[in-house]
Amino acid sequence: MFEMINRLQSQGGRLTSQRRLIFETLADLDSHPTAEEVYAIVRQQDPNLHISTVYRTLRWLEQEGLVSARHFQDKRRQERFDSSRPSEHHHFVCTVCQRVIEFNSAQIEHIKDRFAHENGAQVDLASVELYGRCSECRVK
Amino acid sequence: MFEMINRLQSQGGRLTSQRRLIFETLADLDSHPTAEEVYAIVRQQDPNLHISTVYRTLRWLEQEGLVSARHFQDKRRQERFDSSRPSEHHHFVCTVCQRVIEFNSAQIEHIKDRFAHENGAQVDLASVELYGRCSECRVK
DNA sequence: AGTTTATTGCGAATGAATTGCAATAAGGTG
DNA sequence: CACCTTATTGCAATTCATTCGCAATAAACT
Repeated sequence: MFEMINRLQSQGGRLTSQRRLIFETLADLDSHPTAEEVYAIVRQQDPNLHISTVYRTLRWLEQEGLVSARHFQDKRRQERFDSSRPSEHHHFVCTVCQRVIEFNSAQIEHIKDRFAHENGAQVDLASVELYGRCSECRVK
Repeated sequence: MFEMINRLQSQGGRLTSQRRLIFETLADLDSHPTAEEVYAIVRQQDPNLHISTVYRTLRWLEQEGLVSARHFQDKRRQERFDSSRPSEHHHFVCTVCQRVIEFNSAQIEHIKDRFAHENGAQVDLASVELYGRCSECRVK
């Protein structure tokens, strides 16, 4: 939040009630909602808030590195957003309940290094997605 | 190709010239084209072939497991297709030239097992994407 | 309080993918 | 081979997700 205010001020931006609400909503939620889902929540507080404002705010936060946006390989076509620091982290997606769990992995560094070495490439970023059934949804 | 003909016949499907062309085009190409890109190529052979036929054929092949479709985390919003061997494989995407390079990794099994174990989940599939600059595009 | 201009709400536009439907043509059948 | 049946096609219209143009609004500065 402070971070967001700083970014805004350092570039002549304005802290509107809409921006505050959208950002707080996303930060409180620890899921990976779509823009529509964020919209459904914020509009309960502010029924005039338009979905284009949700998109615009989310994009702006993304550019500032305060939010990240991604598509998963599931059949949902919408992008999902989350407010975690853009440090590299990975995702498990439950194919039953759609829940997303974040995780970290030191091992991925080896995969990156190995690929870079074998292909003469420069690898900047890795993204790992695991798909399966979470502890709730698995068949026991 | 034989595989495709078998699948078709075993379910009363028909091998049309359009399907043959689309499938062969994708199989020959060893890139990960979008539906539009496939369309641009096949229409040179058959100018009447409509893009909806490309989508329908690609989706059908996908369901049959003969082709896989995916979104990458780059700013292209279109889905990309490839005639995949059935084994799990991963992708490197060059953020400069958009080239996609496939690779395999035994290490990813450890990541899957570890997550499954720590979270009580069942992990069915992993997808690793690396982003960076390929050997052509890197700054040397 | 008044001014400036970034931001909003709204509707219309865009881009990607899907769908309904009448016309066409695979691939059996007699 | 000529004839059926119906899966598949081409096309246009539709849907879904996201973006954009613009006049009205309201932050934040004077």
